[in-house]
Amino acid sequence: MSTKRDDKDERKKEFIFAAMLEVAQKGLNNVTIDHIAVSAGIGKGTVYEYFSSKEEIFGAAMAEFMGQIEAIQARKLFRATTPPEKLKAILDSWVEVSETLGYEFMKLTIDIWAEGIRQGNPELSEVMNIKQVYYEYREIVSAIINDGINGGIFNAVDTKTVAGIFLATVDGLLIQWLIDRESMDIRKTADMLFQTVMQGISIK
Amino acid sequence: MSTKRDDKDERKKEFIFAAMLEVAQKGLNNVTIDHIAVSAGIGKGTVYEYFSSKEEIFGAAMAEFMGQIEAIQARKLFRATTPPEKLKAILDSWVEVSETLGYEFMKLTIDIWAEGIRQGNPELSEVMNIKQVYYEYREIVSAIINDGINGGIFNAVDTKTVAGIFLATVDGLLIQWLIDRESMDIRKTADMLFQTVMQGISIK
Amino acid sequence: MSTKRDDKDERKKEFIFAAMLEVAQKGLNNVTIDHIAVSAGIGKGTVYEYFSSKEEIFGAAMAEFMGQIEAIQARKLFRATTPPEKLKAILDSWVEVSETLGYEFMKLTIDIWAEGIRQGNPELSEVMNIKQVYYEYREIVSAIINDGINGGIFNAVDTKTVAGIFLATVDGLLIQWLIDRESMDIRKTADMLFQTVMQGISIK
Amino acid sequence: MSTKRDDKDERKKEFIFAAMLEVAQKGLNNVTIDHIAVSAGIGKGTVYEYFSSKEEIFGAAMAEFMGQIEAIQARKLFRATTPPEKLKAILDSWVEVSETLGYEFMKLTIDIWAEGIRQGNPELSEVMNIKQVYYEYREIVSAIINDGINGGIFNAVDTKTVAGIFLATVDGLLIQWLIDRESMDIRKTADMLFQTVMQGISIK
DNA sequence: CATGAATGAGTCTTCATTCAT
DNA sequence: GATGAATGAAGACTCATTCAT
Repeated sequence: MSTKRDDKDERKKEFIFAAMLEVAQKGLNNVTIDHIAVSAGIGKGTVYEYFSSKEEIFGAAMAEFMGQIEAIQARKLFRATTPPEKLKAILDSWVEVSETLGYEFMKLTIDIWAEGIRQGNPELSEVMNIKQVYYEYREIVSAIINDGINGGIFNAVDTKTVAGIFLATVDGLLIQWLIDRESMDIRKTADMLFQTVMQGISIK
Repeated sequence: MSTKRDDKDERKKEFIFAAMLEVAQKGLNNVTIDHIAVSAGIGKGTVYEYFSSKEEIFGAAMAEFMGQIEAIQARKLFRATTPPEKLKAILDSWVEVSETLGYEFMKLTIDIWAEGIRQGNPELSEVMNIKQVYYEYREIVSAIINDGINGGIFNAVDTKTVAGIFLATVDGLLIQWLIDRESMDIRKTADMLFQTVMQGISIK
Repeated sequence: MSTKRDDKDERKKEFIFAAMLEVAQKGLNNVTIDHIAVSAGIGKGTVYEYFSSKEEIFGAAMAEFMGQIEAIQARKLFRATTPPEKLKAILDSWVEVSETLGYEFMKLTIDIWAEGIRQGNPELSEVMNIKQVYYEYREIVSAIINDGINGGIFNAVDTKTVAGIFLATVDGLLIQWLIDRESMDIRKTADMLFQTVMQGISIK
Repeated sequence: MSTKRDDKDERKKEFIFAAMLEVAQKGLNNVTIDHIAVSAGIGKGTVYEYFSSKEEIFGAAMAEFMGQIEAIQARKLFRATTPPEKLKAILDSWVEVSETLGYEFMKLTIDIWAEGIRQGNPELSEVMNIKQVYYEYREIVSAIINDGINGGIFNAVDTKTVAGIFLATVDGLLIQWLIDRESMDIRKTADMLFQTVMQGISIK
């Protein structure tokens, strides 16, 4: 049985999806409340029943986007045990994220980067500090590489720097795909990237 | 002797620089013609003596930005002879671009990506097709790798894919730097990145 | 025993009180139906069970306010017998009104004046014609003064004009008090005002 | 010869007049920028060339209104020498203000009172603190009465209270006139008011 | 030529009113 | 009968663009 509370949450969720799609397609600054409302099938005024400002909508949309990504990644990482498997899992999780969420949604990434770099939006900075997110990613990857070194499978590289490189390649791949997805096979490229990095840091 | 034509060009150039800086700092959509005009030291109305629309201004600003990058890169690449040297030169050229143009200007990159991905702007698409730019880059790197394979220094890898990886690492590095330049040494990271990739594709 | 009808009237009354207070505090145009409903403890939609529009609410609130004032005045005037006593009673009744209803409620007066002057609101004009109210007040005071003249205690003044003056002093006192109640003792001022006016019109 | 500066000031002034009239007629809260712009014969956007917000417009309009009143009063008071003359001058100055500015403009007074009582508008509080204005008026009248007492023409009354009464009657008269100007002769009433007060406080 | 004053289309946001439950 | 979710008309404000000087 559905309660009113559930209904409201449901509608809010639907609206957030509409917002995500609109923002992904047109960019954070080219989207109007009106557009989103129409695409969500509700009246303009109704938007303000769920959110108190445009900024709040965007915050919610981005948080939802990040949340979905994290959920997919958590599933992937769960099964990985050895350091190489874990690194592969991180890489693959992004491939899966792209495939699961789809190209149209993934375009949101560019706005997330733009916000992270510009930081002009307090509302967004609040729900999601990109610097912090990147820092945490780097820590996780660093720890995995360190485990590999201690386990005698990776060379004694500078873990922080290598972690940075690893994550950079992931982002770089994403950009390439976003700009021109026809001209690349993301899965094949990711596999080769993994081999390359492994060869670069593994003990022969 | 300076002609009127020169004066006009000079003014236009100064305005484009002002536009570049404003856009880089605030983002394409948060910049007003008025702001740029003031910061360029001319009247708002005068802007329309040089450009016929806001879009055209941004097109010119981005073209100028890309042109500066190309100029720096051309100097670097000129001296490189062997395939590894050439790849290193491409990577280093980006480090030098970052250092030469500086953080504030480099933020323009995010808008270039956004435009490239969104392609909602016909005016910009006309002066600068990012897909095309990436395609050409990939061709150049592919050719270099191919030379390396033919010369017996690189393994017989899938050149297009490896070229994509190589360029992805460059972009990825740039993003990391743009998001949090304090927490990374771009030159050191680039060096290690190069070593890693080389180990991955070089014949032992 | 309370009937349904009584309950409804009760609710309506409570709502009107809430409306009075809200309007008095924030002003006619800065009050929302929602605010009043919340402060009255009922749902926004329920308001329209009792009133058909915002204007009607304000009409009812103002009528209620005027009614309360009249009730207080009627009690006062009831005991007065001689013309001077009657005039004093009118003056005192306003002091008592201020003290009984309190500052927060009395601020409604400014909106009543504003409406009376502007008369842009047909709904309000209908339930309460301020011109008419003032006209009647003037008639009453005129009659009292006339009685005094006929009784040989007041000079043969222009009764209508003096009545106007008398009422003007009452309003003026109220304004002073509304604007800056800390810097005046309304009772003391009223007493002195009465003496002054009496000296002005009484036969020595 | 008119300079640009003069032209701009001129236009601004004209706009302020239009704003004053609109506000006086419809009330502070029922006036839209659009209305004022149309009535001033300029475009909506142009308004923001002269003022940065609606509040600023109202602040300017009220300051202008108060300024005009002060100018008229200053002229009147200039010639008065004895205390009774001075009090008469103050009273007459208000009559002249009403006649000079006219009924339509004088309605602004009600909004000034409302603002003074509600004080919800920081922009307006800044340009004109009504409490302060009333305080100063009271000081001036007090001093005049005190002079009269010292000069042996007025009884030893409580000057502050009498000053309050005097000013209250002025305001009260204004309200009566604003609410129903047909039913009173403001000049005749003011004259009688003055006689009454004089009889009340003058030594026989 | 250069300018900035003028403009109105476009955007966010509020809120009285309606209506399905 | 009571409710609050939904709505769109209305209003403040921004800014690219035009144009008279």
